[in-house]
Amino acid sequence: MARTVAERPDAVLALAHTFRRHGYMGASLSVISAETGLGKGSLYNFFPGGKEEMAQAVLAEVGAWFRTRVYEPLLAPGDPTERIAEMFDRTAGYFESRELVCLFGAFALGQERERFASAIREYFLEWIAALELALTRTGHGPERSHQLAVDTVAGIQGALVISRALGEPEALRASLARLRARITPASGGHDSSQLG
Amino acid sequence: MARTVAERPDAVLALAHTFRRHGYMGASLSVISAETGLGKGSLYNFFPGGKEEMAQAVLAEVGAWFRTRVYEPLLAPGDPTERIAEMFDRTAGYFESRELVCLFGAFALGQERERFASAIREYFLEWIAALELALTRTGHGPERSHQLAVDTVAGIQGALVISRALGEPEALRASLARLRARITPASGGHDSSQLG
DNA sequence: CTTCAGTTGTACTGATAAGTACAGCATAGA
DNA sequence: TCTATGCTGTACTTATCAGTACAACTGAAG
Repeated sequence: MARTVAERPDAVLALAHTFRRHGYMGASLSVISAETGLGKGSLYNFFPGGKEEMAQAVLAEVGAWFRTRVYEPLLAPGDPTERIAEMFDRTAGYFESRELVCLFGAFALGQERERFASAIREYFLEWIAALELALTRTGHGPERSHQLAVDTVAGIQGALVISRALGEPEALRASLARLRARITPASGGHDSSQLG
Repeated sequence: MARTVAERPDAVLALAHTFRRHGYMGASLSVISAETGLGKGSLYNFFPGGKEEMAQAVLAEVGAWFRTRVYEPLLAPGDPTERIAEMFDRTAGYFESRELVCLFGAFALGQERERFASAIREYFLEWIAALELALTRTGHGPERSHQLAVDTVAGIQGALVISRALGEPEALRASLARLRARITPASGGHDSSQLG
């Protein structure tokens, strides 16, 4: 029903791409219009709140993606170590196919932080909470699980920073592999005393 | 000599503050002028290349600060474990007193990345190289030292992202403490098999 | 006290920003 | 086929953008 010419969900996907490429401030309405193929009329029809509502819609869409594709599978029944491995695979795949940009991370470091504070905060809290729960199921104690979850999510964000800073997209997957080995030592069969 | 009214180095320090608060794109010339107390005349007198030259000057100043205060001390004679501890202390102090913003990290995630690519790349490569060398002196093998250096610098950047995202400035120091404990296990007397 | 290089504020330019208004168009349901 | 709803492009407003031009001013050296 109501498929006239374009629909809001399609617009959100196109907007996500544009915000990733240009950031919030760099994505002017003319850039958005050109890259999404939507005129100003369509954009303000879908998003009466203007650019801010467009970005909020994108953040909501990305948040939902992670919730259903990463956080919930993390808590699914089965071997928690495998669930965690899955998390890393999906995370790597997501960012590799999206220009190595995490909009929440980029917004957190930029001026968008205040404007989108609650969405940003919720995204990371959800991720940390889900990973923390999975870690307790691997045998880690509650406090240690929390620390490992925070450090791992931070490590992923840091890996994105370094990959982009060095211009080495392949560095992301290597970093994620080491983060994974750290928190699921049973599967790898090594410990931190390994030198060299 | 030539102390008339203001000097370029003072301007660079003020500019650093403004770029940290507003980012590169958010720091319009009117904002810069208001926050630095310098008129457009002064700004374009000191930085004929405009805003880009202002930012390059700030990045150079920050890069020099880290080189003399962090990278070089890291390679100074003495217990490398203590040198590494010093690196974490100075790093924490730096970002805590500067709104939890690493301009290089923020620029790496934003649209400034291409414009300032070489400065960004050099900053992180220097840091990684210096830490890597210090780690080999603590007994880590060459490959392991490199990985640990990359992961630690990434971890610091990720800790900044998370601290800002959650609005918890104190989380930075806690994260840095754990990063430090990871790469200097001898001083802490524990290993990664510690659970709970 | 004069001189002059260096510093400063003001006024301007053309371009572009976000957002509004609205007439016209496409299409689904009747 | 008719019509109502929602989609779309164009033209517009007001504000701000980066950058330029330049006259006035400052203070150190002579």
